[in-house]
Amino acid sequence: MKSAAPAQASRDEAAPFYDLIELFFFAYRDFVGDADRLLETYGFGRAHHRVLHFVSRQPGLTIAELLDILKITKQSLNRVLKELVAKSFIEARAGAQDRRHRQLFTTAKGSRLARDLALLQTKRFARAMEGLGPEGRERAFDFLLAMVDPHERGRVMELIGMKNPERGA
Amino acid sequence: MKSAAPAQASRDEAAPFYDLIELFFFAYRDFVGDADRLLETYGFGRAHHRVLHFVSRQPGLTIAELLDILKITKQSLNRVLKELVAKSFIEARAGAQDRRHRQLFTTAKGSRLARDLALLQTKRFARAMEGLGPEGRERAFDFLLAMVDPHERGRVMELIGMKNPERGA
DNA sequence: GAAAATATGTCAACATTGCTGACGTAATTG
DNA sequence: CAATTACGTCAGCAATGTTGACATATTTTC
Repeated sequence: MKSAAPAQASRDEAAPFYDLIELFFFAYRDFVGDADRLLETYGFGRAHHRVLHFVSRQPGLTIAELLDILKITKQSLNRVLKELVAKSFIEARAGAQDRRHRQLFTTAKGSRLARDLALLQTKRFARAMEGLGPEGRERAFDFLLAMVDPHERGRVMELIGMKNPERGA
Repeated sequence: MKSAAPAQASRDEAAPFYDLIELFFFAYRDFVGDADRLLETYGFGRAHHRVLHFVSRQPGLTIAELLDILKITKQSLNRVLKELVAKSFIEARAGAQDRRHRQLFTTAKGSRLARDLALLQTKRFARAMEGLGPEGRERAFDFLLAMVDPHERGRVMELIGMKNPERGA
């Protein structure tokens, strides 16, 4: 009676994917754990990592753009950004065109740490790929992208450099 | 001069997998975001979710076992567990054999919420699978498992019910 | 050029969820 | 009965998120 569908009502009665849910949880925990351990030696946390990462990936980023990526408040960002600047991992300069903007750049020290962190996490991906055959990387890419909110995918694709932001073209 | 390896030294000079690193970050954020919104309506956070989830999955779990899964301190656990019990989402009974143990069970209300949360997250997986072909689920499983620390995989496999804990066999 | 809007910084207070350390109590074990 | 085990609890601290209010510099607009 409930519904006309005998097999499964769009997934309301079907069994949850407990395995994937739990695997995603453990996989992500181990993934960030790699970075956590290195960050600790600098007195930094995950929040610092995220800021350092995106600044290193997009030198010249402004505060507003960074806030938009991280989706936190300026107060939260400022707390960690201040430390990163104080410890000379990041530099802020007045915007080239609009001097109200602050453009963020990693210093040599900051670039090094950002790269080391990325390489740590890359190592985990690389080890995972070894057990997954030659197409593992593409499949991981496709799976992860498919897990992102559909209306966020465009922005994410731009971020990771897979899409031209339609500038001059 | 740097090293003898011209192609790439085990991945020390190779380009980091920035795309996967960032995709994993955004995918996981959206994944937990689904649950966050529902939890908020109950005044619960992610910590409550994890406790409710594992108790619902393994009724009769003891405090020590739960601590071992979550890898947090008993004080952290107790804080959220106390609320879940107070609000009647979880029940704690003295252990059957050893009365020092507390065995945890979800109430009807707790089971319902746990299932709703799992279904929300399952929906995201299911939508992702639609774009990935028939083998998407297995590939996602394999990828996620491969991302887990190798020495943790056995435990995780048991948790998700893919491995007999070698009891009577 | 004065006024309004924009980009950012900062202060204060609070919530969630980790942590450590110390101590208490009930139940079991030796 | 003493020691161990399993758990609960109190107190305090840290990281990182939040709101709200207000200051300052710069650019835009009328």
